[in-house]
Amino acid sequence: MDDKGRSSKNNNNNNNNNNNMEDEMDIKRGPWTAEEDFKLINYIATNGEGRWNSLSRCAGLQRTGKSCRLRWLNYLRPDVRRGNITLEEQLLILELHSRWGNRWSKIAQYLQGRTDNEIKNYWRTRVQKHARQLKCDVNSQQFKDTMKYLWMPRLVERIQSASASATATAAATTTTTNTTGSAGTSSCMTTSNNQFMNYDYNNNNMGQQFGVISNNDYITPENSSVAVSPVSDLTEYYSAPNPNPEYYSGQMGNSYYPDQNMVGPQLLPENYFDYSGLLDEDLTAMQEQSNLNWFENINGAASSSDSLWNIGESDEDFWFLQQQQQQLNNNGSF
DNA sequence: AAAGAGAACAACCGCCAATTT
DNA sequence: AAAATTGGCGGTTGTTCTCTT
Repeated sequence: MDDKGRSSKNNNNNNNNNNNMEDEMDIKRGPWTAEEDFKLINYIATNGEGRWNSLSRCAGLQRTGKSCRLRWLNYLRPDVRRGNITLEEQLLILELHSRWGNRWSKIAQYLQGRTDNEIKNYWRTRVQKHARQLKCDVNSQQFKDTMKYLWMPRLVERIQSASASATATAAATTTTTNTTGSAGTSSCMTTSNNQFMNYDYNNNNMGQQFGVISNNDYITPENSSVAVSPVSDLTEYYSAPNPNPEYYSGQMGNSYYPDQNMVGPQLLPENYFDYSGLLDEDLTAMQEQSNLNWFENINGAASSSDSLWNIGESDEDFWFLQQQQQQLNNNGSF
């Protein structure tokens, strides 16, 4: 399923130049235009995806098959979700990366709606930035320890406090509408055997912990504080192609991509944080190997959309991390 | 207000394995 | 069985956006 094209040595089969199509006609590169997007969307809507080279030709696109595939998977696909990476997602990315390294597509499998490209970009821009600030190599043990023992627990703290304040707010505002679609239960991290760790914060106990997944156990816009942007205009196009020509300016930028946080119509809220696809072997190994104790300290989860990568974002946090890291260096442990 | 620097992110590239012809 | 094509991956680049001075 995964792992394609990456594993070892092999194979003299160096059949380069994937697309002789490229040699034949002038292939267009660079940013996609609105017209191209619609050609692609409409073609896939009626004919499905796959066989990208011929798809490109049949759809009347002067693009490589690869380019079409990438555009579809990373951008046009209706269930793609972009922007506002939540604290839980950040935590999960850190955890999975610590386990698998730069296996972006594998990591992306566990973040509903996220693409490997986005996670990779996130890692490079946010995480590597902090490695630079801490003056250490991202691959160094030092940095790994910093992540494991400082950043991730700190993230957990933030998730907890976000959850606590969300709960407090909810309790204080005693609205007339009953929003107990989630019954006050939130879920965060998987632990083992495809089970979620749940915390019933209304009853203040762990009664439901390790409960079997049900739809109500997912983080949804209703039960978390995560901000879910309205369905983008682009996705509306997809379901009902009736392009407004003024929508696109034909260039990158806000006019072209008006909503960086779009959620496509087929991404049902209940599918957020769907870890049900985690393989048992993965989960078991994660639990055994990767010091997941801190996961179990999470009492609940409320997504925070107010900042991306809050850890070390403020001067205060950065100071904290530096101090802690220094301590780590001195003592060798906590 | 303008310029420069850095961040963010879409898109491309080369490589490789799997599949099809 | 061999060659060609396709699909998928991680790494990298180039453009645009945003923040700072």
